[in-house]
Amino acid sequence: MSTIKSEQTRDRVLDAANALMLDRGYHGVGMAAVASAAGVTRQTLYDQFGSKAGLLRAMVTRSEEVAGLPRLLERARTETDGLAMLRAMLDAVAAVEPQLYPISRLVHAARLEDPVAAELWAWRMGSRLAGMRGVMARLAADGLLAPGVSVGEAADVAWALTSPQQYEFLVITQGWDVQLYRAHLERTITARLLRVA
Amino acid sequence: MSTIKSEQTRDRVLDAANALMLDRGYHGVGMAAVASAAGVTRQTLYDQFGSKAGLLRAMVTRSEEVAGLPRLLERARTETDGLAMLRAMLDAVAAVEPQLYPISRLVHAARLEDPVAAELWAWRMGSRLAGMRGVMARLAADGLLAPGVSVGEAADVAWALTSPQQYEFLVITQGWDVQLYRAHLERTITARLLRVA
DNA sequence: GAAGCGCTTTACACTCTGTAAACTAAGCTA
DNA sequence: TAGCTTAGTTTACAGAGTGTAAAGCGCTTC
Repeated sequence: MSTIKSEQTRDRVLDAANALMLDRGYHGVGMAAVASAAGVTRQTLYDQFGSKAGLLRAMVTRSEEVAGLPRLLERARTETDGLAMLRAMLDAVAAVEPQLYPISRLVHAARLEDPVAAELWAWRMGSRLAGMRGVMARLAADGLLAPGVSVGEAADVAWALTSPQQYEFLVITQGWDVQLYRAHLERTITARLLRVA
Repeated sequence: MSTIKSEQTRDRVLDAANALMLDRGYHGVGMAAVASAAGVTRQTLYDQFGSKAGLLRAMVTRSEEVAGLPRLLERARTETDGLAMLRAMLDAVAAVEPQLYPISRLVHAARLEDPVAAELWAWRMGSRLAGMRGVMARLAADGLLAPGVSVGEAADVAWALTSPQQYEFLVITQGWDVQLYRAHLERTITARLLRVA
């Protein structure tokens, strides 16, 4: 039962942490810096989040809610056609990645040191893989997978292709437009995994 | 002019740091832990490497020497045929990635906090991109690029596909065999970027 | 034998995470 | 109105980590 005031504080802290860690990374920002940027004491952070890892966990869950990822994935799952499912999945990735990528990159980097980050990463990527597997199974049922390509292989390939890192390489580092990135995903998956009509 | 003894110490330190950071990541291992694992004092590390980032830089350069990456890339560059160049490049990636990946992942993670790591990462990935661009330019000259695919786009795509992260996703996380990974790279690049014969 | 080198010992300054205890101010409830 | 709970503050402490400094010790080399 959190009051209105505590939720405001929570949001201010999460915003401050997001802004600071965007520039300097997870280990590059101390709890004191976050606290002072949020206009709050360091102890308040420990009272609210328990630890720095707890703060990271709160950042992740909030960013996923804001991006609306569950809703978009649900929409993809309810498509009837395999191809439509794939396209809805790629639309979801392209729509959500710009918002999710900054924190996704934090978690990926911190996962080597922090068990909480490792767990967050494994969970997020695992559910993505499961979603992609569902799409590929449907495509296989529709007879659209290229000969010699199993559902498992197709899921692995498409999952790796739609990872935040590919987004980083093409959109962030190389400056691709998100629409071009979206088209590239469909083109690559089609050419590599699907039966040409 | 370093003596035999100092080089032995250097190697012992680098081995110890590699082993420890493989498990616990860059920020998860202190200089004291590295020193004691190498049977050496913490001060020796600062005398030899200047800082923790200096130690990381030494780890990177040694691992590249050991893997023989420059030699393999040179071999790829001296191929006459565009397709042979591409295959040599992919051979090099598949041969070298298993050794290079552990430290590559350290650098990638630490790059957000540490400017030295950021510089190492930018340099390594930049030279890979340049190499890939050379291959794609040759393929374009041979008339082998698919219609509508520019050299720049092809280089970006192939570069992102051959990144350490794709290796991590498929070989480390999903347990693919390296040979399968190698074949997947060629198949994907062929299907996505090359003109079908 | 003197100089230089590799390394050790000890010590210090600073930063960061995490814990603890006591206090204040506000709101809710009996 | 009195009392309890909640959010947040202040201050303090323990432990670990990075980086710097200075003095000393043993071995090789000229």
